[in-house]
Amino acid sequence: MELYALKQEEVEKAANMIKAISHPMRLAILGYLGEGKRLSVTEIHNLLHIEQSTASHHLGILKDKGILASTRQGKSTLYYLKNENLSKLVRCISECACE
Amino acid sequence: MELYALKQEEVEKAANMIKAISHPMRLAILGYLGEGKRLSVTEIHNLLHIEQSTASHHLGILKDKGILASTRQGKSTLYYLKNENLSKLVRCISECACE
DNA sequence: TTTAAATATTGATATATTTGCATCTGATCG
DNA sequence: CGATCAGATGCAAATATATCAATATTTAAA
Repeated sequence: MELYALKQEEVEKAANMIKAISHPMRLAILGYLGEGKRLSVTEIHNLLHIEQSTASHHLGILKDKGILASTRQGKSTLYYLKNENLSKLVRCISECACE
Repeated sequence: MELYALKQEEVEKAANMIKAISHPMRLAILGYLGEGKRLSVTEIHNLLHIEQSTASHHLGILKDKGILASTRQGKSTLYYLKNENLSKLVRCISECACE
């Protein structure tokens, strides 16, 4: 599919998705969620050394934009990649950025 | 390369690159620059119906973040994709976003 | 060298994003 | 039920981004 053939609406959806992941903290979150891993808000909050509310906020954005999904597990809410293609995308981005 | 192995600095660089392209206008610009195409500021400004200064601004961001390069051609400055990986990346994104 | 065209930059304003703190909600477990 | 734990939300301050209009800079051509 040629990108220039995308409709405006599709371009905006794509822009929204990558905007969602174009933040160091959120990209770092995705880095922890490869290969079917599932992490709670508290785990992210501890891993990244950020406030619980900040972690929740970023996870919420990622979920809202369709990047992550979540499920209840006991007292925790586990977040995970909604689409494993995203692993591919994140890998692709890191290769581009770090070559 | 596993993303979670990225250092903070690398995460930020990756985030900066995708932040640069995560804007509808800039994504649209990239849509016009596939396959070795080269366009001037004025052409972008006309294609997207935005102010010349706005076009220049967005092109500058894309260049600054390493997405585009530019070359002088007569009176014009032509912009083009710096790295063909980016075509791959953009394709990858549009696949993820539009499936 | 003067002029005009094409870009780039600056300044101002409007808008959006990020973050932490405090608080609220809701689910679980005793 | 009632206490507690995990997460979500509201708010406010700080920061960042986007946009246009005006101006400056650079290049090409006359």
